[in-house]
Formats: sequence, structure tokens, C-alpha cells
Amino acid sequence: MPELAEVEYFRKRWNPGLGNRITEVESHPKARVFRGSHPKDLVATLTGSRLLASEAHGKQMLFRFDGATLGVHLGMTGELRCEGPKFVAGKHDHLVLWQKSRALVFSDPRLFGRLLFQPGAGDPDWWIDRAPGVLSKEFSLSAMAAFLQRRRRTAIKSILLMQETFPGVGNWMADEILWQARIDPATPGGKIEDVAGLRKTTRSVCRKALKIIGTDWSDPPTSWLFSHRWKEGGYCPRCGLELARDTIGGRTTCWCAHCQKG
DNA sequence: TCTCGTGTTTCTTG
DNA sequence: TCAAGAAACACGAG
Repeated sequence: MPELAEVEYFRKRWNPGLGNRITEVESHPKARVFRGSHPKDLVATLTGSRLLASEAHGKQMLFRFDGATLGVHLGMTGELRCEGPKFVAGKHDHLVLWQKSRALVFSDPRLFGRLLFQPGAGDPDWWIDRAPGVLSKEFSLSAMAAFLQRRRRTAIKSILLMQETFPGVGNWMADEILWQARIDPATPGGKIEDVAGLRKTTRSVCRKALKIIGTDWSDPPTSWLFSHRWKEGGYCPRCGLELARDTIGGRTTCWCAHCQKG
């Protein structure tokens, strides 16, 4: 499920553990989610350490402990949750950080998610080098226009999914942005006339999604494409005509052929 | 039984 | 060398 807003929601689910010590670490060290890091070091270093803070950026999260950082990417089916002291890990619970009165759990059935552990006090390079957030000041019109020009032949739907420039935008958000901006998802990047308008809509969808979903997993209003896009046979909440569905850039894409023009 | 998927990386093709 | 598309990863839901 996780795009920017869902990631923020999941990040906060470990908040009850802030400031508290990890008494025990339970992990499935051979799980694919540990690729690229060393789960043995993770268990050794995190046991006895304290969870200090967390941040989300796009689809990435960083949890700071005294003496280490833990990066979490949820992939397609990852989730974080907080369980009580009697919790028993299931087969998809690949990491459990035990505290005195709770368990902080990472689970992911499909194993597309990833845990990046780094010992030491400093932030990892991949966190320092991240792309400017869509809602930040650095997400400028000129940078976005240059990027669309560089990808001038690629469908705008595919461009919006590129994390190097639109961190946190995922499949449903890309569809929502293009529907709200009334742009046909197959439009090549170089043919976007109102780049400023697209930028504004991108920021607005991200801001509102964070507020609505990021807070308590509420659904966006029914006036959005969001609740109409999931299955075949939905209708455009703006004009009432049947929505189109097709694969663009390898991903299921839903749009209104009447409202959205190239 | 079969298809599909709210993501990323790697391979292949142009 | 670069960009774009396809395949691969792995599992549960419908």
C-alpha cells in the first residue's frame, strides 16, 4: 500500500516506542528484506539501544537509535505496527524490536520491502543524498521543467513514478495528480503545456493525502479519483462517464478519457 | 486454477 | 552512453 502518505502513517505506528530501550531483537536474518545489510550486526547493536527519533521522506523511513540507524522501505506489502507484550511473531514478521511493554514489528509477505541497517551515529549516505521532497522549497518549477524535457518522450505517468524526482509518488497518487490536473497519462513529458499547473497539483495532492491518510488512514474525499479507480467499471466523479483503464509504463493506469487531454 | 498487484532493480533492446 | 520497456523478485487476494 505504501506511497508517501501511507509511509507517514506507518512511521508513526512505532511512536509509542520512542525514548524506550530495545530489550531484545527477533529477526529472520535470511529474509530477502535484509539484502544489502548485515542482520547479525543489527541484532547485536540494537539490543540495549534506545529508539530516539524517526523521519519519513518519500517512500523511505529512517529510525534513529543511539548507536545506529535503521532504514525501512515497505515495498508493495510491507507494514509497521506496534503490538503488546504477549505478541507472537508470525511467518511474515521479519523483524521484531522488543521493548519492555511492547513489540515494534516489521512485516512483509511479498518481501519487496527492505531494511537498511547502519551502525554508528551518522546518517547513511542514501539518506543524505535523497532527492528534494515534493513539498520542499527545492522542488522548483525550473528543476521540474528540466526533468520533463530530459524525459520528453516518456509518458508523464511513468515520469511521475520516478523517485529520483518525485519521491513518494506511487501508482495511485500519479493517477490522482493527472486526473486532477486534467492531463492524459500517456502525454509525453515534453508535451506538457502547463508545467506550473502540474507542479501545483502534485504538491496539493501530496499535501492533502498526507493530512488525510498520513494522520489516521482515512480515505480521501469521494470527489477524488481515488475511491473510483480500483476496479474496472468505475465512473469519473467529475463528469460521470466511465473511466478508462490500461497499462502505461508497465503499471495499471486509470483515467477519464473525457476530462483528461494530452 | 489463474490473474493481478499502492515497488524497485536488473536485464535487454534500440 | 543513454533511455525506455520488459522481466524478475514472491505471495496473497479475488
